[in-house]
Amino acid sequence: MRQGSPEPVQPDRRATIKEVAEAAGVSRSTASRALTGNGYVAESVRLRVRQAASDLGYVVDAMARSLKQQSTRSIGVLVSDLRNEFYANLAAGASRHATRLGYTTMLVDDQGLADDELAAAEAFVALRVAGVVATPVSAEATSFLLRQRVPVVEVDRRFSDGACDAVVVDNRGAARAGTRHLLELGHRRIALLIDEDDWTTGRERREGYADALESAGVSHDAALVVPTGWDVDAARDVAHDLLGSSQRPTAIFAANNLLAEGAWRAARELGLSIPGELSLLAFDDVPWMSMVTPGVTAIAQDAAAMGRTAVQTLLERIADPAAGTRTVVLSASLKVRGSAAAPAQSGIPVG
Amino acid sequence: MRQGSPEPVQPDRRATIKEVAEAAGVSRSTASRALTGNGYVAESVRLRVRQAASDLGYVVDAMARSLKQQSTRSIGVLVSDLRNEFYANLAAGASRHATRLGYTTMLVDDQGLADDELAAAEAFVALRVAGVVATPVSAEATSFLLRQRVPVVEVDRRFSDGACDAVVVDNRGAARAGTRHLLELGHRRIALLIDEDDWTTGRERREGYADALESAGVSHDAALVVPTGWDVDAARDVAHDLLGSSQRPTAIFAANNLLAEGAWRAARELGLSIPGELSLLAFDDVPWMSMVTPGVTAIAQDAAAMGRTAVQTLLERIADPAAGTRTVVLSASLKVRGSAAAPAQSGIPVG
DNA sequence: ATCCTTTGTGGGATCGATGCCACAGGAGCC
DNA sequence: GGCTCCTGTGGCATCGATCCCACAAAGGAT
Repeated sequence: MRQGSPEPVQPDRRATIKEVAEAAGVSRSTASRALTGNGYVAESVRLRVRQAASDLGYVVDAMARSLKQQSTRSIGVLVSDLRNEFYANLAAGASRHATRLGYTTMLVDDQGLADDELAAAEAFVALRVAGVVATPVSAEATSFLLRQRVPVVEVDRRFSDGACDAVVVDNRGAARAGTRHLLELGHRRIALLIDEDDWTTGRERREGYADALESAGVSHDAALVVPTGWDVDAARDVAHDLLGSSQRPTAIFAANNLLAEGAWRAARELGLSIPGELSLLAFDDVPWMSMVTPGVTAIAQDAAAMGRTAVQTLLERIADPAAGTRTVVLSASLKVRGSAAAPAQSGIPVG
Repeated sequence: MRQGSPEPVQPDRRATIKEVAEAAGVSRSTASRALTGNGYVAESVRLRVRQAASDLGYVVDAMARSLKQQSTRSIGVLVSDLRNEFYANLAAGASRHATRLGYTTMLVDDQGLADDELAAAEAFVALRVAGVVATPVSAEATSFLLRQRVPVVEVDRRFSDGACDAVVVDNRGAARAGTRHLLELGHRRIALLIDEDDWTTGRERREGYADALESAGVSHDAALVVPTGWDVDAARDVAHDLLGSSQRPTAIFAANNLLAEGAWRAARELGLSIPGELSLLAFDDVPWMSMVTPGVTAIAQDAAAMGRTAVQTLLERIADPAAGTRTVVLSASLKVRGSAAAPAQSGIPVG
């Protein structure tokens, strides 16, 4: 048998504070005070307890602590699709900020499904999270959480206007500015590819588009507001039809990065040159847009900042549950690249 | 005053099982059995308890349950950078699979920092997660978790060979196949851009590259194995220098998607045509590679499948802690696009 | 009639950490 | 000496859910 090995045999069970207290020759109360720093402990005792904890590999049981304290240091983050870079960046921003502030993140990807979202909300309540940041897909999860007295910050879009805090971008203003950019280049037939307008994001982007057309005195052709499905392939199919039609638009404004990808692929398949035969503008800037030639002119939102801000707002709300709800509106900026240019002269129908 | 409103006033505190039991006129034990389904309960009583729980908006306290049962239904997932699509997809695959199997995911983005990684591991232990899936950045976190008797699955790369389960791709074989592809096209001066070779990923990819050169009887020029930094800009700078040199390679093999992006940007800045003047091969396939023209020939790994497999492996390990550790090796496939072609005749130095 | 099994219910200990409270000793002050 | 104040420590109840165990009633077998 080896002698004098300083490596202690790993016990089956994890050490508890009771064992730490015994090893240090003090009571559980004193051990707790020594480790948490709450209350009086003599310096020598504090060191002895810390040493004992370290020797035993003691790690506090957050379950027991939370149960006693009736609060946790963790928040829930709920996004629609981690594979989409927008949500991934948002989640990264939220998670990093939460970590920095001493909170643990429970992350759920609800795949855009209301059922999964509600199930996640229930799991968050069961885990007694201090609050939730969500990109909601329905009003149900938020209202359930609020009924359960769990603070919620809706981010990117709103479903529970006024009932909780929110962090969004100025969708309407940004869409207006983007559309105006296309109008100023000379476009008159501008199609809007949009996945939905039940959510505030879609609705406000459509409104911004309409605002700009109206300000410019361009008549609003309902056929140019084209509903797409939810993914790249659906958008590509729709764009394919649109661009193959006789009254083809001279520009497409895609309401998010997936729709822009679909439009881009459709244009390439049809052999349409960008920006020669078609201008393209995207809402939401993702890396491929600066890799392709020409680059895609895009409205950039800082998703990581949205995540950070949402967490910040959530923690302020937790600190002051009674304060009035607020909506933080971040700005988005137009990144002009090469995909939007003046339309070919011959192609402009007289509006 | 409104009468007959069925909406109960929301209490300040959340309902406990004791209150549910009182409302249903049974004991706590019976209420617990009725809600969890463990043990005998008369059908009528079960319904009454369920109804009472629903009326009170009761949601079980996972903290209290876990404390009593000494186990949780949550796992920790630790990745290096959620903003990188590879990790985001991996996390999405892991998280979705965990959710489907009834587990909650605690996700931490450690920013590739060993300190953050260790802090996350401690948080996981405090929260008593059932196990951890990690893309490790050092051996410390894993060994800490294993000392604490927390099952770990290392994914993408290995630091604790044999000490825990792992899910990786066949880096060496895939890199060999990719390099062979370039050799078969006629390239002899093939540069390898690589961020590190302390990790198994980098080391194995370099070995695969060397294997292929050796098999083809091509001498191994150490100057062609080029260390880069960790991000796109660092890789771009390095590629810039490399491509501006007199003995410029005819092909670049970038060991991951960030390095490929750097190489691509550098080539464009220098006005080098791909594949005319430079062939490019990437390890790891991300969306922009199929958007640009020509598309980037890439070795595709299914990151979501890696995440799923890691979670699956973890849960099997939890079910059978005594079983021998295993390493699951997934295959990667070469996606041939247009960025790799035969080198210009004039440019081939005689090997 | 007695015993066993099955179904059903409640009492109470338990998980681990915290924090209130009581208490003890010493310092400082009148 | 008696008083307060400060420092330091331990006992014990507590958080909410679970589950072992005791017990009871009903039905069936012998």
